[in-house]
Amino acid sequence: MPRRATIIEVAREAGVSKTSVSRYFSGERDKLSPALCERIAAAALRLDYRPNQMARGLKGGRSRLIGMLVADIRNPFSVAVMHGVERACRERGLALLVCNTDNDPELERTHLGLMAAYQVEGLIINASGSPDAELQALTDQGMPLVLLDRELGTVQADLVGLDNARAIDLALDHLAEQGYGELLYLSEPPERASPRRKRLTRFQEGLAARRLAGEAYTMSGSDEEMQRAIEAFLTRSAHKGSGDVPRALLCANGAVTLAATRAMQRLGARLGKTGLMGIDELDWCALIDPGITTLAQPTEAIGQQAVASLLAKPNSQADAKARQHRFEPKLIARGSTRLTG
Amino acid sequence: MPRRATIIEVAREAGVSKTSVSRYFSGERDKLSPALCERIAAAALRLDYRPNQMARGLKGGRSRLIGMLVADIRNPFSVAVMHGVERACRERGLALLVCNTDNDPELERTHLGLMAAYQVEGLIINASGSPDAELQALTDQGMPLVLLDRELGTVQADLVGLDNARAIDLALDHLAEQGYGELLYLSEPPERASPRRKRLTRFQEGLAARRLAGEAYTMSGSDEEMQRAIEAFLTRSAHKGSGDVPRALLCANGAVTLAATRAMQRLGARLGKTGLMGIDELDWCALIDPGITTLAQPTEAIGQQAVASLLAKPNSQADAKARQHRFEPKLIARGSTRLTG
DNA sequence: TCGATGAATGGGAACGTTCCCATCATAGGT
DNA sequence: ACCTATGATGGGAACGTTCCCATTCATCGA
Repeated sequence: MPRRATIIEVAREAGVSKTSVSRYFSGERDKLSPALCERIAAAALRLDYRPNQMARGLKGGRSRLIGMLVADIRNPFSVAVMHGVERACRERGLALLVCNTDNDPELERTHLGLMAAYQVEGLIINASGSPDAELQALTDQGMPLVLLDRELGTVQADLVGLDNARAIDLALDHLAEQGYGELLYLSEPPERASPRRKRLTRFQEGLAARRLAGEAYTMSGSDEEMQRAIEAFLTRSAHKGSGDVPRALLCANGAVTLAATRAMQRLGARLGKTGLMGIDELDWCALIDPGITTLAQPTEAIGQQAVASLLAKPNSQADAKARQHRFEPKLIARGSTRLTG
Repeated sequence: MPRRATIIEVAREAGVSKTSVSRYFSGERDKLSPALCERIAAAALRLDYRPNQMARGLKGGRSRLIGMLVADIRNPFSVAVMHGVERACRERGLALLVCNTDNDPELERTHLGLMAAYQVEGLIINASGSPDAELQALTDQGMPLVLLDRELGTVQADLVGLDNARAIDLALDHLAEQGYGELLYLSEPPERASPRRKRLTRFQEGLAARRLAGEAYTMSGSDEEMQRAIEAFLTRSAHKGSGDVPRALLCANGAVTLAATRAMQRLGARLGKTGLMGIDELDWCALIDPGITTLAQPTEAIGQQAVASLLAKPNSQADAKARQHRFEPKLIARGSTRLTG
């Protein structure tokens, strides 16, 4: 079983020093004479040589590895962003080490340690818990950090994600415009994840200005529970003073949209007559009968920006302030928010 | 900015040799006296020491890294399997390096080289092209290899995936049982991916025994093209000798199911009256009106088995024959294959 | 009592790179 | 012609770990 060739063997084969070979493969070819380059290239090809990244990482700390911590890898949004991250890494010659925490803070801590052990050059984090201490320790050691989607209490790091306020505003405007007057906002428990909090409060703040009535429901438990909440919202008598105003559901993310759609079907509610709208565009939103209106996140752009932010070293210390990159959602209007009345 | 502590510093802090510290962290604690263990543990804790995986990987080749090459990371099936792989790795203290090839054979070759450069200890491959030569080179160097879902011409390696024959048989039985007599099999181009070929031929072989009429359509181009094919299938006159037999569509995988569902909606065909069934269970299959019947793959199990196979060293040379682990799909019957007529 | 056995520990070389520094031409300014 | 800058090249130490071997010391059978 042939072992992989080393830099020394290439050097011998080419009749040059290992330093020159190292230079050749570290992108310093311009420092070498064309003749040397050619001989090295030939020798490397003959021996099928590839630099050993482990050894590289050991010496200069240049592991060329980026770590990405994903809270839930089965969430299509996360995967879409990951696709962008992966692409951006590839363009820069970086490899991506992905860890999934399954929303388990304990696992998150473990994986954070793991990535550090692999000397990743940067970390993109879609947090599940609040590993503030661990992250602070890492940044203190000079590890570049970017937060994805979710902010984290005390950690001073760039953040890339959706412009949540804008998203809620767009949603409220659209729903109001379409004639819905009473809204039910559906969300997963907001305590942990900052975007959920942000969206929820913006929802509540945004009602008055648009003369909308609304309330929020946090789905803590089962689908059935949420179904009951929706039923209560839909069947109870109208708010005082208003006639029977059309009602609509606003879903905080893709998972909620899925659950809400399921509930609506079980209740036999007609989409459109009862409005339904969600943040996150999914494969099937166009397929459910009149189509479900969504706010699509520019996932690819978010992923690319995450890597860009990671690699943009702040040039001055004063410049090291945490930046935020907020992306605009795109409204995809469909039948679920059309009162065909 | 404090640098990460090294093994030498821990050794000094604990007043022992670096060898002992190394032993402590390499799971050879039983070779050390309890007193030593205790001192090392304390020192490591004080300095917040973590072994540097790069250095580890360099010395003994023990990178503790598993590489996974995914043809299309946005395919929910791939992600679900990846979830299983990731979990299995975690349980064994392995980290996972994931690369997405976006179905680009060129990129696949690049990434294969990348993973080799990181000294991964094993490779799980969901191939997009046919990197036979590269893979053969790797196996020759003793790299454990497992093929996921897709076979690869000449490469001698274990394979983990669905029992495709069984899946098609189940589908045909179900459709026949439900009263459908003429079938249209929809698939993406089969030349590249072995499961597509296998499913297609099994479909064709299986028709006669069940007295079914059937044909296959390969969607090479646009959605519209496929829509026309479906329309032609649904509207043309019945086969000679038979009356007007109920017709059904069978989709080779999740992506096809999505496209077919879209087409059916555009054609205004009622699901159930026209049968629809697909391989791969997806979030939304229960949501489309009468529900779409699917064959669910045990993705988690497949992922776990992939890692298990990878790590199971063949004990004898004769034992090194390529093994196949074929998993049973599970039928999830819904309205789309119910003739409510 | 003595060498053999074995367990606990430590010293040092290797792993494959990068990078600092030294060397050696060659050219340019005086 | 000499001294210095400049550019190409090579030698060797480091990076943090593992692993082979050596050492020490106690135990044990004869």
